[in-house]
Amino acid sequence: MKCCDQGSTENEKLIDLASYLKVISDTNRLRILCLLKKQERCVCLIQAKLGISQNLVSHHLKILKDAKLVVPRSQGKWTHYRLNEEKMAYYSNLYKQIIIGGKHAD
Amino acid sequence: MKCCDQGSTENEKLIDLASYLKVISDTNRLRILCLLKKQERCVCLIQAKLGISQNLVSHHLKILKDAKLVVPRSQGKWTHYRLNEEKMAYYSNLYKQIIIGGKHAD
DNA sequence: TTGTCATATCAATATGCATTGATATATAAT
DNA sequence: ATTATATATCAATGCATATTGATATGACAA
Repeated sequence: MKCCDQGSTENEKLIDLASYLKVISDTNRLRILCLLKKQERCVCLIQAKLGISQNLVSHHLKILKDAKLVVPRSQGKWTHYRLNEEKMAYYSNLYKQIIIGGKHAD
Repeated sequence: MKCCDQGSTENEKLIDLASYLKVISDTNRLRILCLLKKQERCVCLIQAKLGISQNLVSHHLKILKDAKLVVPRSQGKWTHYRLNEEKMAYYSNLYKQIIIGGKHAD
């Protein structure tokens, strides 16, 4: 059961990791995650910090939300986003497992 | 100097991290890195393990090589690739810095 | 030197995705 | 009710890139 064997559990982990990495491999999305590290933020704050258009912020937030890396909270007109710290921790562990640790023969 | 500020050193790190993540966010390339973790491998072994076409392996190896994540060594007809462990460690640290640690205000 | 094997490169295609502009929805304020 | 504000969605565009097929290069073998 190695990550390079198709169909194995390890392989599913690798596919899972790859899609996570694809989600966070965009500078705008990395900046958003960075902004949310300390605390929940409303969309308008994120937009102001990133200096990009409103719909583009919305687009990237949707991708992060669909990947369950961030969680929205509606409050009146505003929507606040926070990190899903558990998911982030899960993927960071997966990264460690597959990229760093667990050297195996093939 | 925060990673979300354009033009800062932190921002350059973030851009650097994003391009690394883009390189490794492909399942074939992740499998290659996984295969090279334990030891140097020749292209034909990688091709056999991944079960994809020869030119496609070559394509992905070129991307990994251009990103300096792997290093080729020619030996007669064969080319062996090994991990560039220093680069990998550098990027894993960058990942840790930006994704996990260093919570800041904005 | 002719052929075979390992690897790289080139051209073409097709799909994905970031970005933009326009519009919709929903809430709050007047 | 009307207007303004915050956010989301939709359609279009253009660019990046994974994949495939064909060809080139370069080393070894016969």
